[in-house]
Amino acid sequence: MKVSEMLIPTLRETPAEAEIASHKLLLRAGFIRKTAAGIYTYLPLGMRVLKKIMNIIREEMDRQGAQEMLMPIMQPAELWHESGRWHVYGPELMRFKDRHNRDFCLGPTHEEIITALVRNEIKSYKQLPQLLYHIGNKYRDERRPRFGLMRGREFIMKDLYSFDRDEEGLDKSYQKMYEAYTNVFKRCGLTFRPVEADSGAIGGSTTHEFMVLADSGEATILFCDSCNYAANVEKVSVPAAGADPAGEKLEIKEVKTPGAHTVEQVSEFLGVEPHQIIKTLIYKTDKEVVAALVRGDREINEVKLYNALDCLRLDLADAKTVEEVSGAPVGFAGPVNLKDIRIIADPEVAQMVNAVTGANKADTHYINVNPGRDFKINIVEDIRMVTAGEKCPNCEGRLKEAKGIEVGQIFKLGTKYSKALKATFLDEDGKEKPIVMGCYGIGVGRTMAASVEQNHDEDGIIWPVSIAPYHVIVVPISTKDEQQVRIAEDIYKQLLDKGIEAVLDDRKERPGVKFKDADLIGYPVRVVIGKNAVENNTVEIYKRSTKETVNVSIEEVINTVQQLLFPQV
RNA sequence: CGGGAUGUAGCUCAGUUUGGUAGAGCGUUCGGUUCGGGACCGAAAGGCCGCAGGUUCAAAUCCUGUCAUCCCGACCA
Repeated sequence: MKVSEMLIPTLRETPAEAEIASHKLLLRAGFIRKTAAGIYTYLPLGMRVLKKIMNIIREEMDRQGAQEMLMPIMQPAELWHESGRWHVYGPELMRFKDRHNRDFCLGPTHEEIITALVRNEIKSYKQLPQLLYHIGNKYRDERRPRFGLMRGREFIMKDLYSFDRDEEGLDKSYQKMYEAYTNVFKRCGLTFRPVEADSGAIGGSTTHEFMVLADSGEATILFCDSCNYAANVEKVSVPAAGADPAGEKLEIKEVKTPGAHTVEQVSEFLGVEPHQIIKTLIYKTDKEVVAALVRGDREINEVKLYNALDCLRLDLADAKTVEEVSGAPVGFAGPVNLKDIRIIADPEVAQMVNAVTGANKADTHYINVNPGRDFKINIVEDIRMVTAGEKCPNCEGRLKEAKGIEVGQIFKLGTKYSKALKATFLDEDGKEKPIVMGCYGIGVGRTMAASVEQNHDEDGIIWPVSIAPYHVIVVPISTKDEQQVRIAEDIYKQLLDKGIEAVLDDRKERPGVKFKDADLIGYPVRVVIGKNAVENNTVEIYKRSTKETVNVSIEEVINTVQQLLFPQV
């Protein structure tokens, strides 16, 4: 297509709203425009990239025997009541009513829809297994949409659901998807890493997240420097080190600590190390108020805490609640003589000797506190955040930290939804059983943004060939020079004939403008036709990723471009 | 949802402290000169100063409310 006839509204300056590279560049290069917070319109170039990513996904899903379908965005509340998630999901679920006052939601995911479908259509083990997917818009009323395409309220997602007779079948489906995902992200030219993850509110057991490594990523992953262990920090669990050989348990004593309510202040005031302090955090769940204890030098891992408490909601308690249960201002709560709430402690805390804790009294702490003797722990469970530098749970290596963008996640769901929605089948033995399910998502728009995060420089985007909106831009230097124009058009047509996706920059702009735009948009290859083409039969071929230029004769252009784009051919 | 900030031309921003009726650069249109890395000269179009109230002879500017957007945190298949 001719650039003069295309809608590619590039911007010289970065819109003030954008913060990270992908957001800035996708806006500047004319791929997306914001419609509302967290809601974007994909312009023609953006749509082309999306289609490329979606087609790669389709090919890899289909290769594993999956079948594409299309499910509704608008979903009736009754299905969500059946699964129980109408209440569980909370305000993130976009809800609305139709004219008859019936409740609906905009689907954030499609377990309910597909499980309801499958329960009606699949009756026998003979119809299993099935891999069904679709690509469509999803809605989540994020508290805080941000970073452009990274965290939107409306986003495009591929979600696939597997249906098997048993766990063994599920393992196979899961393995297929693991492979498919690896292929998808490889083909998209991304540097990524599958990591173990927490299964979160969706339920289920085994799960991996596919993380694109990028500093702007919102997720923190820990990986081992000597084995292949890698996991989301939320999931990482290392055994508590052995107890200090610390000796005798001393007598508990109350000390004044005026104004010291953070671990740092207390440790400074009393001259003790943070790891000798027990940090007491009061949490509120939908059922109860609990005290969570971790060592003073550790942070709480709320995902672990949430899982350990078996609740639907978990929030740090407000100051009022803290004062009610502890009888002291925030900062002086401690497990000793705490009002009758449950106490959950990290294993590290359980083995502490002569620790320091809040005394549930303003400006007061206890020293020489010993768990078991001075207070009772109801639950001992790993609830702390593991940090870089700690020992790998699988080997003797050390953990390192990296930031990642979660572009895909695969789950073994088991029978949670099939039981809730009564999706059963008759097995060979004549018994009715719930279908064993898995679900597998890829954020399509997020994959596009992640690619830009990983592939850009100060001049703009550097698309991998596989997902570039076009392969080549042909640029005649002077649109007044008829010979240049003729040569450019000729090369452009030849490229199209070879199946190479080319555009012709026929705009009456100065060369600098065209070059800047081409770099910004990120065409992998640029062919420049200038005086040399007319006088010496030579054109210039520029590779965006390396900024290298080669001069070749007009006859060699097509071949050279093909080699640059598809080196294996 | 807590904390912070910002809404003035298509984009980036000045003007708000000290009220006096709207500005710059870029972009757009027209004419001309240019033409290998975001040219230059000249002319022009384009704004209910987020919205609604209030104070005032007079409000982009002061006050109140409201909406939107962004950042940090919390949260998040």
